[in-house]
Amino acid sequence: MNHMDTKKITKIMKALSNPNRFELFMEISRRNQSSYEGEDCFVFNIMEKLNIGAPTISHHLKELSNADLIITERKGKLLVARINEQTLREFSDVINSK
Amino acid sequence: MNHMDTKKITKIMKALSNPNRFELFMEISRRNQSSYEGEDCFVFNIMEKLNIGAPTISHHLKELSNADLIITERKGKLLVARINEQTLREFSDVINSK
DNA sequence: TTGACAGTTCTATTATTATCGAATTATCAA
DNA sequence: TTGATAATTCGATAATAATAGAACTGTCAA
Repeated sequence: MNHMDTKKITKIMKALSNPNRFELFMEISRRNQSSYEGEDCFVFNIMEKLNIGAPTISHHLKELSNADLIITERKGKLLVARINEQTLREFSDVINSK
Repeated sequence: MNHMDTKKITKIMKALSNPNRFELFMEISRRNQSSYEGEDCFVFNIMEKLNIGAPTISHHLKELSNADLIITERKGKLLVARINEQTLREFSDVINSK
């Protein structure tokens, strides 16, 4: 059922081990939970918040994607990101069982 | 109550982001849970299991310690390691609340 | 079509990390 | 004491990662 192997788990850990990337993830998480209905974009908005450049944000988003922590989708000019709930659930399970 | 800031969380993530170090942590966790009563040592035993040298194990143990994930204690010639339950609890809480 | 804007890719640089071998320290037992 | 064993520290190296600037791509609106 719950089958995250070491490789998968450590990939997630690594993805969340960089402070800027973690904050990025948290920001996405926040916007997913709360009542942001028409939440679009991100890069531009979050860029100001985190004080790092667009190429770096782009890189971080890819890392989060590769770890299956988020799912991104292009909507016109903008990029929408949302949390991959299943990964997060499985990850939680692993941590909780320690 | 539960106040893990970004710095603390990402430090833990980083500590668990290396496969060998993660396995080391898991091994300690396993030995803590189960009925190993006189569990001592580690470095020497686990070294064979993980196929990495003593200096590297030592380094990894320090990283886990610095992240407050484990507590080590010298018992004579041997080093005993155990999980820091509180850190793990707080860490779980953070993950669960996402 | 062109211009503006959001985001990506490429390339390079700097910083961090994993790892090992050699030397060192600590502890115990003979 | 000395020798053996467990673990740490030191010094070096190779691999990975974070970040930025410049150039590029895709999308839309005028």
